[in-house]
Amino acid sequence: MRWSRYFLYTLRDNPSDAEVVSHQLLARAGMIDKVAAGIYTYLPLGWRSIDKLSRIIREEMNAAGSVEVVMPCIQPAELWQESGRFQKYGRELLRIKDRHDRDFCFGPTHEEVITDFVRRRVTSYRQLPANLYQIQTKFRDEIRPRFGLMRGREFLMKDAYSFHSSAGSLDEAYRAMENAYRRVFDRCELSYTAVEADTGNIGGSESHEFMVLADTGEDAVAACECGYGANVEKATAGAIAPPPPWPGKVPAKPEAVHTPGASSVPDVAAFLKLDPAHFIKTMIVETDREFAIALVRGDDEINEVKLKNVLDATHIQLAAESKVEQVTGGAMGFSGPVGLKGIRIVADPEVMRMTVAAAGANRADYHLVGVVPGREFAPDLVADVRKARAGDPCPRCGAPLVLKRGIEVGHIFKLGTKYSEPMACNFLDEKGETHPMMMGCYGLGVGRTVAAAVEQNHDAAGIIWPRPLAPFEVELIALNPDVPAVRDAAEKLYGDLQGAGCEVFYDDRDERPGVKFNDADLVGFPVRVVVGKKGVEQGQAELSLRRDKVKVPTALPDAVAKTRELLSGV
RNA sequence: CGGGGCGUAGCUCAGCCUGGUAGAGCACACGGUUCGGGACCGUGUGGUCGGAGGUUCAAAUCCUCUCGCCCCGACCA
Repeated sequence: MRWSRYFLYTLRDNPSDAEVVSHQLLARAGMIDKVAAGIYTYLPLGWRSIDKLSRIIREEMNAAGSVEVVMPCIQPAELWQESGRFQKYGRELLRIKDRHDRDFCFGPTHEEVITDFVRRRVTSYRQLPANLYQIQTKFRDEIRPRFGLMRGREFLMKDAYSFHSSAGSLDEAYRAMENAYRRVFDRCELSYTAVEADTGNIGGSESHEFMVLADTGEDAVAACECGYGANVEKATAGAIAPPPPWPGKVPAKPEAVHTPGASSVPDVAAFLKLDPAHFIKTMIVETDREFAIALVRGDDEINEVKLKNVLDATHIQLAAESKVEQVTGGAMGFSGPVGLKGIRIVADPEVMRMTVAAAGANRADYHLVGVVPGREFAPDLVADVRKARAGDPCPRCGAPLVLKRGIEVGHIFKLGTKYSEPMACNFLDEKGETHPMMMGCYGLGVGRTVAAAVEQNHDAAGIIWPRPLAPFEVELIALNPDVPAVRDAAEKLYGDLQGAGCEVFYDDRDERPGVKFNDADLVGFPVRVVVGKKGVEQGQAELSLRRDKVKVPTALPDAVAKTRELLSGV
């Protein structure tokens, strides 16, 4: 492709709204263009990267036994009402009315549509398993889209769904998908990790996320060298170190101590000359079904996702001040588990391991010292609801956990019968009995993966594409196209490289050398071939890798072979 | 939805506080000199200052409303 006939306009300045490097570089390299918040045009160069990734995904999905379909992006509301998600999904679901005032939505995901058509065609265990995928535009009306392709509202996703007559069959597909994802990300040359994950709104039993490690990642993962890895929303830990010894005598029964104005754990701890780990931190939450109390050790934080799950809630938030007073009878900031009635109490196991503790007294400016878990209060539920911290012992091997940031590029779920049951997606087994199908679903963010690749592969000058995702493989620069010898040599090389099967982008523009070099660095194709006046006089072109920029003078007749050699090495 | 900020030329921004003929750099067009790391000189094109209303002799500037965008928080396959 000749630059002069292509549609590529690079930007000298970063767009003012681009915060992260992948957004800045994709915009400056002329790959994407913002149309509205979280909505982008893929310009020709950007689409080539997307297309390359899509091909890799198709190859691996096909190889793993999935079959491609395309479902509509506009979906009738009835299907969503049937699964119960038309109400539950919230404002993230973009609702649309047609001219007849009928309800539709722009699909944020496709469980409903696929479950609907599978149930109308598959009725026997003999037809199972089935595994279908698509690469499709989704729309999620995010509260806050940001970071360019990393978190758009409209975005490209590969989503696959599998249907099974048994848990074993589902497990088999799940592993096959996991392996397919590993192959996709391996082929993209990304540094990633697969971690255990919460299932969120999609629901289901088992779930893994594929995280590309990057400082700008929006998710935190806890990882251990033994191979354990989990989203912090999900991460557990082995037993953590007990609090330091209780200073002084342990009271025989709890004493109410006046702690004026001190309500945060560190403040009260300092006031009472205790360690934060001696406290029971008490949070009152409001879910879609009840008020509840959550207890963690004073130096821990509540993990709201875990708490939401153990409370079997779909929505959770901290209770407002007035509600706290209503529920505990005391002031906000002085809540404690002792004496509370008519409300469920969830205690973290680490709380129950405390031999003695201090806690709020449910009375303004008072704390109870000498609270013994199990004696002064009995939790309705003991469950892990604490946030894992860096340095916590790994739940598998006990070594200290490390927290890293990651970009979620893939997420696979075992859905079980979450959708097949309400939507009556059933099959007959060999005995003629009816069962809902077991389902799995497997998402992979296409645009996000390209953005993640840029996050992981760039320098101050621009993108450094991994070859499999590079829009073109070779950038050929004619430095002085007005000099006949240079133009002729460059034209010949252009033809020869194309003839040799290289994807060449030929900068034939009438621009100064500096402009061409800087643009080449910015768009970041793996191999650069420069044809200039001095070189041509000596019968040479100059080859270099974008990655290390080491210049390799090469005789013109050898340039094609050398280019291919360099390409095979990246 | 809560808190903060920004909308002025295709892009990045100044001007606004303290009202008085709409600016710079880049980009673009033309001429000339340049040409292996974002050239220089000259000439030029380009803006209903996001929109509506108000105050005023006079509004990019002050006030009100509104739309859009960005950041932090809560939220999130």
